[in-house]
Amino acid sequence: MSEEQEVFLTHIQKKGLKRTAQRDLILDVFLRTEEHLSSEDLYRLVHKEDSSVGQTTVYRTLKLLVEAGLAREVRFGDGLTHYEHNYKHQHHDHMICSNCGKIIEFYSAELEAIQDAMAAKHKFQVEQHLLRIIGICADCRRAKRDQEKQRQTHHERILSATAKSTR
Amino acid sequence: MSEEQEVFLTHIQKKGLKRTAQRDLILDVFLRTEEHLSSEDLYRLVHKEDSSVGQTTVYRTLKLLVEAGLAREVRFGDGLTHYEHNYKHQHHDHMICSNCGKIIEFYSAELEAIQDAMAAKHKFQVEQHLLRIIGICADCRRAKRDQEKQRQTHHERILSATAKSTR
DNA sequence: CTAAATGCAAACCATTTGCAACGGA
DNA sequence: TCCGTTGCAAATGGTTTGCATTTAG
Repeated sequence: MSEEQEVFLTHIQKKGLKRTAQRDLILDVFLRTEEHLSSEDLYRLVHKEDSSVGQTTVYRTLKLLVEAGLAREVRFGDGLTHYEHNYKHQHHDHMICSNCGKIIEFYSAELEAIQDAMAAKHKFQVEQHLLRIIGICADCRRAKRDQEKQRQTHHERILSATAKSTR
Repeated sequence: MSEEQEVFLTHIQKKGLKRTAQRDLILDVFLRTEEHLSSEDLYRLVHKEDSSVGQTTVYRTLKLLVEAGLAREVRFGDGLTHYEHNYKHQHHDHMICSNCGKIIEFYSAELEAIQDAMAAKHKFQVEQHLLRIIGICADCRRAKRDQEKQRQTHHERILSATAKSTR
């Protein structure tokens, strides 16, 4: 049994809940992906392996995973809630390409330090922070430079990028 | 006419749209508040002054204000979209108190510089960025500390009373 | 006169909830 | 057995859309 599975089991027992085949499967599929999946993404993957599992159970289990510290909610502003691994994973931030939807993870100790300093200045006790940089990734910039074609509006770009990445 | 109203009018004319009493009123009410209002908040305020204005128009007008560069969308993770002034307002970030909901705006040039440096490192062209720090504000921390202190002195009193009586 | 704007109601869509059947401990 | 769990359908709640009517230019 993996460390994560043990963490989950411990959490479940501590809360007086029950271990079920569905929860095991959902955790298993979640652990096998390294993406920022939405509940729907995960549901589709799980459903492929066991078509009897319902969406509701995926929603409910994701909440449990967050509680257990195994998953972290991330919102990219596309209206969906995404989840990423959170167990023994260092905190990191995201750059999101508004053209292709690609997500780049990055970490900067300086950035963290300054955030903490700003918080301290306001006597604010940090629980969590979220930094999201939206723009155009290197690939899309190159592509654009290559063919300066008819351009969509900013809004349409975000919409189509979102549709591509999450649908 | 305020600068903002001129910006709005110019934007509207550039897009071949029409100036209406509703749009004027919505912009006016928006400019008179300094909060991070949700569409619903703004709707209620507008509705108070002219009950014939519908929610839909507020939603649609807020989008126009964003397009015109007068407003900026901010999502705090409560499921609502909030809007803040964006015209000649310096970019800033937010600390959100998870206890009382208070929002503290702050700005750090260093923070901006490091973000830009991180983006450059990934050859990422920044369009916008969003930083949200969630935690407990100074007031709520003090309130909690006071409570704690009271509980402690209460505890001490019991201890000393017990000590006396058992000596 | 004509295209845009409005307000209402209905539609959307991700997420949540009520509930009867099911299943771990 | 006793509760927690599940999946379905229905509800929710913020936001969007269809449409008939009104209105700015």
